Amino acid sequence: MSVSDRRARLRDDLVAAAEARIVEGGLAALKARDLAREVGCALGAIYNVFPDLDALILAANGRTLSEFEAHLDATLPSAGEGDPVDELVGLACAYLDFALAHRRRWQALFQHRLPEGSAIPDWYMAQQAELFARVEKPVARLRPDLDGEACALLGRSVFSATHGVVALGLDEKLASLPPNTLRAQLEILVRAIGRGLARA
Amino acid sequence: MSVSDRRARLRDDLVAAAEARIVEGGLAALKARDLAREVGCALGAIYNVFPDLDALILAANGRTLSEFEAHLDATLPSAGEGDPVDELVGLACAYLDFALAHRRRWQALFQHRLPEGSAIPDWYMAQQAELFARVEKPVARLRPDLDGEACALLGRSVFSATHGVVALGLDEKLASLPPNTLRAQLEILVRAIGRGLARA
DNA sequence: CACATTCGTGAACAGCGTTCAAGAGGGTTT
DNA sequence: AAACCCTCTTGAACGCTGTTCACGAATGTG
Repeated sequence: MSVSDRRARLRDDLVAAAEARIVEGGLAALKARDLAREVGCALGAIYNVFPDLDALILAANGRTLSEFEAHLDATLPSAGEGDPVDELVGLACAYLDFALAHRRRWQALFQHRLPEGSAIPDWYMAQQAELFARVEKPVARLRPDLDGEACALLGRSVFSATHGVVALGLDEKLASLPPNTLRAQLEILVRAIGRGLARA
Repeated sequence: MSVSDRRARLRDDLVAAAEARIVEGGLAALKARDLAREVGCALGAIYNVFPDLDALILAANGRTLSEFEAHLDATLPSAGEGDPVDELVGLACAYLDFALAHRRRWQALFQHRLPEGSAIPDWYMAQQAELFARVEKPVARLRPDLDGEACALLGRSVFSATHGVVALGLDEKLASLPPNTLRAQLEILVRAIGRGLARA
C-alpha cells in the first residue's frame, strides 16, 4: 500500500472516529487521545493528516453538510414545481427532521467556533453557500420583482430564521420543545414568512 | 469588614473581571488564573464563591440579560400602544442593536454550554422567560383568537427567528453582513412574520 | 543493495480547571 | 484578655488537554 493511500485511509478513519465521538458525547467529547486509540494510530499521527483538531472537526462537519444535502435531495425531489411557500415549509421541516435525526452532529455544525483569526476553508464556505441557494430559489419565485442579490440576502435570512426556531427549540438551555410542538411552530412561522413576503 | 461582605465584594469583582475578559477576547479568553490575578485573589478563592467557572459565566450572562432588559425599557418605553407589528420590529431591532453594541457578551449568552447533565439555575431560566414574555405581548395583540399557551409558543418562535437572523447575520463563520444590510433584512423578515401571522 | 527522505511514534511540554492540606484570620466563649 | 473553633484563604499539586519534536522505522529511489 502506498504512502498516500495510507494517509487517505487514516484521514477517513479519523473523520469517522470523530463523527462517532460527536454522536456519542457531542463536540466536547472529541479528544485527540481517544481518536488515536480508536483508529489505532499514534497520537502524533493525527497531526500528519490534519494541522489541528479544528481542521478535523471541520472535515466532519463538512460530511454532515453533505449528508444534509443528500437528505434534501431524497425528501424534496420535486423542487421548483409547486407553491413556493410550500417549498419553503418543506425545506424548513427537512431541516428540523435532519436536526432531530442527527442531533449531536447537527449541533456540532454551529457549536464549533474557529479560534479567533483563523479563516474558514473555501470548500466549507462553498458548502454553506449551496444550502443558502436552496432557499434562495423558492424566494426568487415568490418575489420575481427582486434582483439576484436581494433574493440571496432574503434566502439567507429565511434560512437564518428557520435555523433560529429549530436551534432554540431544541436548546436544552431553554427547556427544549417536544418535536411535534416544534414542528407545528416551525410550520406556522415559515408559512407566515412566506405569506408576509409574497405581496410586498 | 465582615466575611460575607468580602465574599460579596469578591463575587462582584470576579463577575466584572469575567465580563472584561469576555469583552476583550470572548468566552475562550476567560481563564481562572487571569481572573485571580485581575481581582487580586488566590486561584482557589474563585471556588469559594462559585462552584466552577460555568457558574461564574452564568452570573456574567445573567448581568448581560438584565442589561438587555434595561436597554429594552430605555428604547421602547411605549409598549402595548401602537401597531403590534411595529412593536415586533422594534423589539427585533433593539435585539440587533444590543448585539452590535455588546457583541462579545451577547455571543457569550448562547455560545456557552453547560456540561452535559448539569441543570440551568432557576433564576437564569426566569430571566430568559421574561424576554420571551416581551415578545408574547404584541403577538397576543396581533392574534386575540389564540389562547395563552399558543401565544407563549408563538412568542418564543418569533424571538427564535429574530435571534436566528441576527446570530447568523453576525456569524463570522458565514461571512457576517454589514450592520445596515442586516438591519434591513431583519426588518423585512419580522414585518413579513407579523403580516403573515396577522390574518390566519 | 545502499542511500535519502519521509512518516510514525510516544514521551515531553505548556496550559487548563479543579482540588486540598496547611496556615491565617475573625468571631465567640470563658 | 486569652483561648478556642471554625471558616476562609492560599498556592502547590493533580489530572487532563492539544500540540510538538527528536528519534527510529519504513518507504521509494539510483
